[in-house]
Amino acid sequence: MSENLLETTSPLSMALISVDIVALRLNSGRLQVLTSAARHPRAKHDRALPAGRIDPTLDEQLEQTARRQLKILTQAEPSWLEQVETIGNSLRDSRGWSLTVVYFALLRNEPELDTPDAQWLDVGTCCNLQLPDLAYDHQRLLKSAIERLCNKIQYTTLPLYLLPEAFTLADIRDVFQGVLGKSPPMRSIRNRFGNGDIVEDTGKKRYGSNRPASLYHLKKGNQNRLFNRLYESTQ
Amino acid sequence: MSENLLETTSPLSMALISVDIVALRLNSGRLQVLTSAARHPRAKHDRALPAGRIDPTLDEQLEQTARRQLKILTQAEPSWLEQVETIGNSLRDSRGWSLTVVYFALLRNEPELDTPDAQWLDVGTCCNLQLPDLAYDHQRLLKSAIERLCNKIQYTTLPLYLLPEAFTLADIRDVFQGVLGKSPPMRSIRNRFGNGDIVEDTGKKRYGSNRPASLYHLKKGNQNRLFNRLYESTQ
DNA sequence: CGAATAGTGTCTATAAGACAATATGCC
DNA sequence: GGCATATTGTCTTATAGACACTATTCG
Repeated sequence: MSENLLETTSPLSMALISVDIVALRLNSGRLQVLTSAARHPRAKHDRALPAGRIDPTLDEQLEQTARRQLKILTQAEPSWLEQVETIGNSLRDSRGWSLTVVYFALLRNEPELDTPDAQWLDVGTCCNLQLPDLAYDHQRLLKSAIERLCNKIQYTTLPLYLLPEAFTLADIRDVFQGVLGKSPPMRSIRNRFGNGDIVEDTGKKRYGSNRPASLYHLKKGNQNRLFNRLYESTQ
Repeated sequence: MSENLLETTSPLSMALISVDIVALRLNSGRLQVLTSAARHPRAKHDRALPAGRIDPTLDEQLEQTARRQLKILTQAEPSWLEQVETIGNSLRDSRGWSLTVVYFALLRNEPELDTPDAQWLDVGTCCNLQLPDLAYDHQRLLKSAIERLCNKIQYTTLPLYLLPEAFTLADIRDVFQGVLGKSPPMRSIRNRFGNGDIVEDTGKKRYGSNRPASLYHLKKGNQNRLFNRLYESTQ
């Protein structure tokens, strides 16, 4: 990439833009972030968040840029995608003013859909972050996306987007455990998720060396829902 | 401004960037948005949100761009400033891909600090939006910023940022009334705001034709605080 | 049967909401 | 005193949390 793009434009109007994605999944109870090889040869670390540029021939909306980048690393569709923040400053990139729109994605654990460049790295839990070294300022972006997840998981149905199609109510507890490092009591999880119109009993069971657990799936037409209390045992 | 900036750059890296600000205040119980004259001659409407471009000689951070734009219209410092979203697409601007970072500001009512270009327009309440016509897609941006306010007002200390230095607890109710069109009962407002470590009794009173009300101010070192329940009477 | 996990019953704690009762200024 | 609004008291409701108890499978 040319190192002097900025010189060719009015400094008041344009800047280098990239879209970075913090894609998280839960794998065997561990929260993980999707990374790709850092492309910049001078990067301090060799893994980075998936990132890319707007392609005006392909992208009509910013979100499409994010989805396209994600698709390079995994065929899986994100079960959740939202913007986190936009960071712009003159320090981030040596070429001058640059601007990064950060997206936050949740994926179900489907490793068979990943391309070879994809690597998932453990990030620890909210209580005990153990962030991998990432190129550029990506560790910081990762941190704020995880913070967003840790907040929203407590008053929305987001935990369900980290689970496979069919799941048990105890699986929801494990999402909390994996993300936050602690979980509300099963009683509270049942009260919140087990009733009402969020999930539906499939009638099937998951069998183990114990009493089998009912399998649920999201009710159709399910939207992300807000609850009006936080779990306090997880604060 | 040149109409063909984009032709001079790699289409993959750069886009037109602007920073738009939705600045809200409460004036005599009415929620109002700050507007300036729309600069583009072909704009359909003649008022627009305060907006501008990054100035690399003045702005190190994106937020500074927002603060600088705001200062053009009012000398008042925003009591609250946060990013709402970044909108990017190829349709918004006829010149091609453009990107807008939208900020959301709260100001105390201090009309004497405004410059002549500043005009505050009523926006109605959350229950009953009556948005003014604004140039470009600014009405849509206004709408999502107001939505953000309507949500956050219910579980944070944001209502306090729309009030003057000294205020009564009934003033907080009036903030809810002005923003949402309805308010939680005074009992609940007192429980939430009157106790604890959020506000402090100044010892002074506001006198009227009735029992005087205690005046409070924010406790020093006050941070925006989250509560762990929403008001339900305002849903 | 015992181990293990699923699921229920029930009591407590917290904060919102309803609403009555009281307080304190001005006229 | 009478009006108006501030402030307090108290009861109800909703949901989280603690924790004991019951249920159901496997081995």
